[in-house]
Amino acid sequence: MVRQHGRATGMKLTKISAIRRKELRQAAFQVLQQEGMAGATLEKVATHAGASKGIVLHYFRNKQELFEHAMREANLALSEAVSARLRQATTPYERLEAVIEGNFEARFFQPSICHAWLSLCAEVPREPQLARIQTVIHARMRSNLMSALVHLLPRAECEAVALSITTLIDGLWLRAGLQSEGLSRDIALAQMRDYLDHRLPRRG
Amino acid sequence: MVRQHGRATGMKLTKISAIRRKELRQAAFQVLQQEGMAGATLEKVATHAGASKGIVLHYFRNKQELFEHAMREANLALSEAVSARLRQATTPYERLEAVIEGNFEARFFQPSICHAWLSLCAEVPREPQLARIQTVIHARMRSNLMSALVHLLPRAECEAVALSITTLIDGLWLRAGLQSEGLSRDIALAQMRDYLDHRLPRRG
DNA sequence: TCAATTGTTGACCCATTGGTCAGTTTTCTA
DNA sequence: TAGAAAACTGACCAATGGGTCAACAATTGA
Repeated sequence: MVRQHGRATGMKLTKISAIRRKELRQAAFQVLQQEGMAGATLEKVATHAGASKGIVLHYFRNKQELFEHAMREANLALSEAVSARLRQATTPYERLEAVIEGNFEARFFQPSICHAWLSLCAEVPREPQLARIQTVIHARMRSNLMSALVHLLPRAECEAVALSITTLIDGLWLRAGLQSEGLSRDIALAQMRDYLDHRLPRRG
Repeated sequence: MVRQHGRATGMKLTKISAIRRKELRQAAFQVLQQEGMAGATLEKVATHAGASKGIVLHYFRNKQELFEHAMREANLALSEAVSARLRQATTPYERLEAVIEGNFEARFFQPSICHAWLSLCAEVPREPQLARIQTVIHARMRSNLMSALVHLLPRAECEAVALSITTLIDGLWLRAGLQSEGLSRDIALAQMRDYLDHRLPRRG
C-alpha cells in the first residue's frame, strides 16, 4: 500500500511519487548487491535509478530510511513468494515445503542477493529500524513454520525444530553470500530435505 | 623488519613491534564489536589502543590489512579453543562435541563478537583477502568434522552432515549477532545437540 | 657515548559523501 | 490555461576519514 509507512500525514501519494519511491528502493537494493553497504552511496543509487542525488533525499529523509525501505521491499518479494506457495499447499508437510522452497527460489537465492542481505544484517545491531524489520521477518518465519509443525510433531519439539529450520536457512544464505561461486540451490535444498527426513517422523 | 604476517614463524620480530601489532589487531576487533565496519575508523582503533592514527598505518599498510589481521587474530583464538578441546577428546563423538562446544564457548559466543564477525563477513565478497581467510576457516571446520564423522556415519553422508553442522553453527552465530538480547548459549547448544541426536545413529 | 634504527606523533592533503538549498521544470487542478 | 504543487536538478557545504609526511623521541648496539 506504500502510503509511506505511517509518517502520519495524509499523503496524497501521487502516482509518480509511488513509482519513484519504488524505483529508488529497488535501485538501493541493487547497489547493495554490487557494492555492499560501505560502497552504497546516495549518488550511486541515484545514478542507478537514472536520477540525481537530490531526488533520493527528496523521497527519503536520509540514507538510513532509504535502506530501511530497501530491506522492506526485498523482504516483501521473498515473503510474497512464500505466501503464494503457502496458498497452494494443503497438507502440513506441503506447507513446510512451501516455506523452505520459497526461501530458495532461484530468483532469490543468488550470491549477490545473499550478499546484499548480509550487508543489511550487519547493520542491524546499529540501526533500530532494521532490527525491527528483522524481528518481524523472524516472527513470520516462525509462525509459518509452527503452523505446519504442530501437525507433524509433538508440541514440545516444534519450537526447537522451527528454530533449526530458520537457522539452517539463514546459515545457507550466509554461506551463499560468502562463497563467490555460491552454494548451489540444489545443495541447499538437499540440506534442508536431509534435515527434515531425519528430524520429522517417518511418513508416507 | 617486522617479519610481517607472522606466518614464516622466523619470529625475530622486535618485541615492541610484535606487541603493538597485536594490540592494534585486538583494538581493531574491539572497535568492530562496538561500531561495525562502517564506524570502525582508523582514528577510533588508534584511540582504543591508546595510540595515534599515524602508528596504525605505520604497522599496517592500510585499513584493509588491519582488519584482515583482526579477522585472523579473532579466528586464531576460536581455532585454538577448538584445538584444545580436540586434544582432550578421545572418541569420534567427543571430537564432534569438541568442535561444537569450542564454537560456543562463553567467551566467544557473545552478541558483540558475533556482530563483529558478521561485519567482517559482509566485507568478504569485496575483499579477496578476507575471502581467503574465510575459505581457510571453512576448510578447517570441515576437516575437523569429517575426521570425526567418518567413524560415525556411512561415508556418503558425512559431507552433508558436516555441511549441516557448519551451517547450523553459522546460522546460530548470525542469529546471536542479530538479536540484541542474543541467543543464549544454552539454546544454541541445545539446538546442536538436537540435531546430532536425530542425525547420528543411536549410540550408547 | 653516539649514531642508526625504530617508534610515534600530529599536522596536512584530498577525495568522498551525506545532506541542504535555491531555483527550474513538469504535472496537476480549478 | 494560469497558477499552485510536486518533481527534479546541480551547485554548494561541512564533516569525515584514509593516507602521507616531516620531524621528533626512544631504543639499541657497537
